[in-house]
Amino acid sequence: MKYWLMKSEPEAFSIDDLKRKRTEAWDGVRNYQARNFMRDGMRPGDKVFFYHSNCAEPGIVGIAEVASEAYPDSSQFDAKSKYFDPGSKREEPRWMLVDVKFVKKLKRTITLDELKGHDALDEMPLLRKGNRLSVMPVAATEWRYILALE
DNA sequence: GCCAACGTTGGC
DNA sequence: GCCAACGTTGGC
Repeated sequence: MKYWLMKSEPEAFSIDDLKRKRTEAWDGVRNYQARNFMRDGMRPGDKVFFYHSNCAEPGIVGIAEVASEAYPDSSQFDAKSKYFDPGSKREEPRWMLVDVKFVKKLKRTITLDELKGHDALDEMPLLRKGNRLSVMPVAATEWRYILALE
């Protein structure tokens, strides 16, 4: 089993939204590296840190689980969607997604600020300067380390 | 194939 | 709202 971190702006889709909906198709990823992680790396049952970005208190707020294999993101074909990609063809979809299932909320937010203070987490892409990946792998050691902070 | 312009992300 | 970082686009 692998571990991941996925970012979401809580104003757009928060951990509480996921809790309410149970499962969500993770649409709108339009970055090739992030897509490749979903398409090639993720398997059902993998665990995911749910991260709130671009908000008052950025940080890890909960745990989710990959709930499907990757499949085409239908929003890329929807001309009315903000995720519409006129360059993508149905017979050769450019953007893929996975379903993500709610597991639990953390008792507290493990903030970005707090994570930055741990040398053991230096290698996380999340903490690397200038990195804006919205889907990234988390090492098993990092996963356990962060869980122990809760 | 280079690279300037532009758009987006996301912390602050 | 600002702006640094960085990916993408498009003219040449």
